[in-house]
Formats: sequence, C-alpha cells, structure tokens
Amino acid sequence: MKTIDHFNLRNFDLNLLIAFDAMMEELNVTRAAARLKIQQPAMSHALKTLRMLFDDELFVRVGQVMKPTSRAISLASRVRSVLQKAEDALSFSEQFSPLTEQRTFRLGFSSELEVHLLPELMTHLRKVAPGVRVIASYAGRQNLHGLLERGEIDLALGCFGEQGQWHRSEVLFAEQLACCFNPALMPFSTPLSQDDYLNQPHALMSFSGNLMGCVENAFNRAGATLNAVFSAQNFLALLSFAQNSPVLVTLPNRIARRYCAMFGLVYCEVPLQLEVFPNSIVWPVNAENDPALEWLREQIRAVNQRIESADVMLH
DNA sequence: CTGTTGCGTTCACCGATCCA
DNA sequence: TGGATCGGTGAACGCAACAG
Repeated sequence: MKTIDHFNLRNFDLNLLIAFDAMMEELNVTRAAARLKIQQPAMSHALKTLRMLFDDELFVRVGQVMKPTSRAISLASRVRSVLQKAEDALSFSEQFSPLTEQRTFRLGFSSELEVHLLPELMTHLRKVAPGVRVIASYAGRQNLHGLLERGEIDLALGCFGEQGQWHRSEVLFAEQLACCFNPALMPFSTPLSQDDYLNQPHALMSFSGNLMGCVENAFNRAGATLNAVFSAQNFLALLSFAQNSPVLVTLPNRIARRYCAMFGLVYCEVPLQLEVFPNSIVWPVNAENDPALEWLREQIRAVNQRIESADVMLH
C-alpha cells in the first residue's frame, strides 16, 4: 500500500478542497461561501490560498459567473473523489442490528405511498425492529431536494422525476394510471371506450397547483386532452367527490384498486397508451454507506414486493 | 495565567461588469 | 451613463487552542 506523506498533508488545509468543490458546484464565491456556512471574504481568502497553492487562477470571472480554468476542471473530479472517500470513511459505522438498534428514521412520502405503503411498512418494522421509530412527512417534487439537503428526512419515497447530483435513487415500482367512477351516476360498461373516457369531466391528483399535475405531459404525449374540472393533493377528496358526482377520477393504479370499492366506485383501466410513472426511493449520496439506511431500503423493497404480490392475487 | 497563533467575522473600500 | 451587483483586499477585532 502506498504510504501517506503526513508532513506534507499537515501543511495543506483539507478544508481548502471543500472550498474548491463548493466553488465548482456554485461557480460563484458568495453562494459557495453560503454553502459552506462562511462569509464571502473568508471564501475569497480560501480561493486566494488555493490559487497560491495550485499556482493557477482556478476560477476567472467571466460576466456574472466564475469560470473554472482547465486546471480547475482537471482537478475537480480528483478532488470530488478524495472528498467522497473521506466522507465514506467517516460515515462508516457498525453493522445495523434491527433487533437491538434504537433509531428514529425520518421518511418523506408522496401522499398515495403514505397511505398505500407506510402502514404495511410500519407493521413490518414493529415486528423485525422494535426499537425503530419512524417520523413520516409529506415529500413532493417541489420540496424533495430541500428536505434531503437540509437533512430533514433520511430518505423519500414517491414519484419525483429527475434527481440531483447529490442524491441517489432506485426505482421501487412503475405505477400506471387507472380510473374509477360511480356507476349509478355514470352508466358506462367496462372496459371504458376511449371516447367515453375522454368526453367526461375528470378529477385528478395534482401537487403542482394546476389541474393536471405531473400527468399532463403523459396525456399530451398520448395525444389526449382531459376535461379536468377538479384536482386535489389527497386522493380521498377525489374519491369522495366521484361518489356524489358524475365525474371520472384518474389516479395511481394501486390506490384505485384498493379504495374504489370502499367508495362504491367501479375500477377500470385508462383506455389510453400512457407511459408509466416510476416510484422511487431517494436518499442523499452522503448516506450511501449508512448500514441502517441500507437495511431500511431492503425492508421497503420487501414490503413493496409483498404488496405487489397481494395486489396480483386480489385482481 | 499570559502571549501567540490561526481562523473567521465585520466593515470599508475599490474595480469590473451588467443592465436599464 | 449611473446604479446595482459581485469579487477582491485589507484592517481591526473576537474567539479558541495551544505552548511556555
């Protein structure tokens, strides 16, 4: 194994590498300083020291951004690799022991997964890890990154779209859309025809403050336009609405299957070729090697698998 | 206990650049 | 062209750690 020159490293403030990495991320001294929770002059001093040590400007101002020099660009990946290894080494802990461990996990859920997966996950965790506690909160596309970045949640579950560079994700399952309606108010036979589906007023789940929410693009790509008259974040409001009104509710397949009958609604598939919506587990990259979170992800996968098998048996 | 050192902060000021 | 914004620099100061 190659030996480490401790004397040389002792004379190099490793915080400078963190400053360098922050500068590469932000390309702005003030924002890089804010990222490190120091003031801009301190960041400026750090940059000055880095310039002296590497004998290169590293970042030159071009207009409103600090453009990295070729030397900075070539250093970037090596610096990131060093920091990643340091973080991995420091975050390493003993193997997680579910039977004895006392730990509180903070999980962010999209609203449908909170209802559909969380109860079964909790039932499972109570059996296999009695010392584990869970604080669940809402996580959506808009607030996911902030929640993970600020460490307010350990991981998130839901349909979130693209992930940032500092996050890792794995697809848990691919969700399709389904629809349901009150047969007493809408006397359609199932499966629904495309015309019947498209010509009726619709109610959908939306977290973005508009009527169609994140499914809008999927319908656009399928060349379909829905007459959306109502959207809500909570699917119970949609089902309750459809119970009393002649309206088609389009919502995630799993939710539709499980809750339609409770509201006296008929379940059917959406008569369109729509893309699927991947529901993922998302966690910050710095928790990559946390054995407790690794264990938890495994439990989530197992519980999800069980739910999927039960759904298949039922339908 | 005291002086030294290192680091970060606030403050002030300057220069470069952007934009209305 | 002047105001706004941003980065760079230096002085003064506070604080904590450390050595003697």
